[in-house]
Amino acid sequence: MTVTLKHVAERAGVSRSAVSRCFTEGASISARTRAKVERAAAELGYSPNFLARSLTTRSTRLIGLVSNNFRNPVFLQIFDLFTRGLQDRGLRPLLVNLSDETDPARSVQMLRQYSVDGVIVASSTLPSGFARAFREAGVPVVHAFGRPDGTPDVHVVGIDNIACGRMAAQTLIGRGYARLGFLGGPEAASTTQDRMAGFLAEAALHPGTGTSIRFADAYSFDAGRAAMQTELAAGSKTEAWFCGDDVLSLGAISALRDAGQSVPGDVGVIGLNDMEMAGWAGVELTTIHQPFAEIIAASIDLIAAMLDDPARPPDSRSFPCRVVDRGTLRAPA
Amino acid sequence: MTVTLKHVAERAGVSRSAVSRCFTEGASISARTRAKVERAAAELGYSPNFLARSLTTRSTRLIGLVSNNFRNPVFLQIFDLFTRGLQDRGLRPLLVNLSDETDPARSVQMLRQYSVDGVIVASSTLPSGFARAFREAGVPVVHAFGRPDGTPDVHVVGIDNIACGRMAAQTLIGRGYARLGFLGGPEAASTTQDRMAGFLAEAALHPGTGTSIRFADAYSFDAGRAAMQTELAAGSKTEAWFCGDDVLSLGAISALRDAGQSVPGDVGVIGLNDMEMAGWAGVELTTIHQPFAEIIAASIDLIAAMLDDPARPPDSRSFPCRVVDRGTLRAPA
DNA sequence: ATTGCATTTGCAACGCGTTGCAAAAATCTG
DNA sequence: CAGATTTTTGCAACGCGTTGCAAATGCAAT
Repeated sequence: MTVTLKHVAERAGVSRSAVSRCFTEGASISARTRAKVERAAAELGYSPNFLARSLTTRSTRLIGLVSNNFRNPVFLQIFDLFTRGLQDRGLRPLLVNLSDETDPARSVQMLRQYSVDGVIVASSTLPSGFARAFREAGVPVVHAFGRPDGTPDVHVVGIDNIACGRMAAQTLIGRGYARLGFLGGPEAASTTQDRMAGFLAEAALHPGTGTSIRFADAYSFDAGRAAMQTELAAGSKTEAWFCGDDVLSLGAISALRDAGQSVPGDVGVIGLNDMEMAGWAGVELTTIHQPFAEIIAASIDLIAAMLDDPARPPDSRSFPCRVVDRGTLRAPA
Repeated sequence: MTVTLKHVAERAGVSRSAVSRCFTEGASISARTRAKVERAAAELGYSPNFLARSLTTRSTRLIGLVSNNFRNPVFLQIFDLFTRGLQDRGLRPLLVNLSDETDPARSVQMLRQYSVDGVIVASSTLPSGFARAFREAGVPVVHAFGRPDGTPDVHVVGIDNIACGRMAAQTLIGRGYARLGFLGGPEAASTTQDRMAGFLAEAALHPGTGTSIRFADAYSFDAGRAAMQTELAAGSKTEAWFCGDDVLSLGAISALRDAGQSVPGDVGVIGLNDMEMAGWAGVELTTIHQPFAEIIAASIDLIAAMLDDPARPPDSRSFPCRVVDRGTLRAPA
């Protein structure tokens, strides 16, 4: 049997309100009744029902954590950071796997039924319509790993993908590579487009630099490998690749090495993300570090701020990235 | 403003009960009022509040998904399968990260406050006291990746770790290795103990077979690498290792190769789990496949069954594993 | 029409807490 | 000690749905 307020009240010989007030921050209650109540509650093993409470307080402290990326190992780090960060603030993540969902309305409905206080969309590949749909439904939302923008219609936290593209191109050119390639993730994703745009724009500033483009159809090892294999079959002349994700880089490198090319001897590769594995001995991938911890902390800060002020105008935060030099590009000239 | 039952009732010109019945499976309602209600609900964008409903139905369809393993990439696959499987049954995972929690009572309290209908503990390293604590609190629980047992006190789904240990030893001996090693995960975990016990028992049946033991302090690449490095520094003579987890295998292999040993030329390695990465080109780890999909499907089946019959006596299910031969053991003689 | 039965409907109470308000108790003034 | 304040308390209503029950309705058969 579940033990309720009423039971505690009876046992402590006080009213239900007294018990309630004992468990709500900053309510007016005398030390004596508090003691009586706490004693009775302890004896009965009572703890308040958050869901019943939420009916009147209109706050569940439930946060929808929505993602469609359950294949890329970085997302395990991401979930780790999100769950810890939310828990530290007394928030609870309700995890939603949108891997094969295409209709924003359904996820909105689903999360509204559970009265989540807010939603964090954690994905760089979900169309921005998902985050917008939550906002339109009046649910506070922040899009983590989205596309920062001067006039966002939802809170966005992420990186400047155009700048990353430029940074990658600069790095490769700085190492003396002339024929550059971009191996992007799914072509439709805005992040892919931005990275490519920055990459190409920077390359265009340097005369004598050639570029080629490939897209992988997912952020996965196999997709990266397959894309590089078709590139090689087409007689690639590219000297160094910027891959839109570390896991694509690893797939690409495996294809290159299988084809007898040495990395970085014959072909250079720079990734993006700096997933844990990129630093593993034997992997040692040169990559652009995406500051996950900061992005996630900022996302949680924002969602927490919106709990207090749901009308807060949408904000866009962008964190700087940096190159982490390991072993997949040749040394600077 | 949230739109409630009452608003729909007024708009449709019926009682609140009628609206309620319209949204509850199998309630008695005429086609005409149903139409009226559905129309009004659609116009107002109403959807029932699950949490309010749960007060009387005593069912939230919320399932606590509890784990302490957010470093090992297999767990991303595991979360993917769990979230999909639960969603397919209309259940919602409330994710709890127990990485630095040592007190079962706190997680029980936490999940009871949210009135979860059940809890899935997904971990091979959490002490069994966690799962038991839920059961004692009257919360249906299944321990996935736990230690199957003839007389379990909670539902357990997993593999026969002793049999896996034997299988590993048999495989190594079958390949002609004589000096075997076991590189386990955290020593205190029951899974580590069982794998070791099976491994040693099988080895003991084969005269002329020597064994040595090492433990890594976590299921991580670095821990596996570090353990192998100390082993090598101590002048290892072991010809083939059974590692208690693929990610340990990868760490161990990197240490071996750094030390100038070839795998499988000089030293053989067999892992356990068959994580996605084990099959990546260039990784090609020989390993014992743990049937994740089946284990997770069974765990979800069990938790779903307990929703209907919370008193269901604890059951223990064990799934068979098999060796997946890739490139880290020498060919059979 | 009347009777008899099966459906459908609304009322009212309930699930578990919270909270505005007024009464009661405790504390402070002079 | 009376009177004025402040603090604490309980009552009752509320949040959003559900459900047992009795009244109302629909329908078929007489």
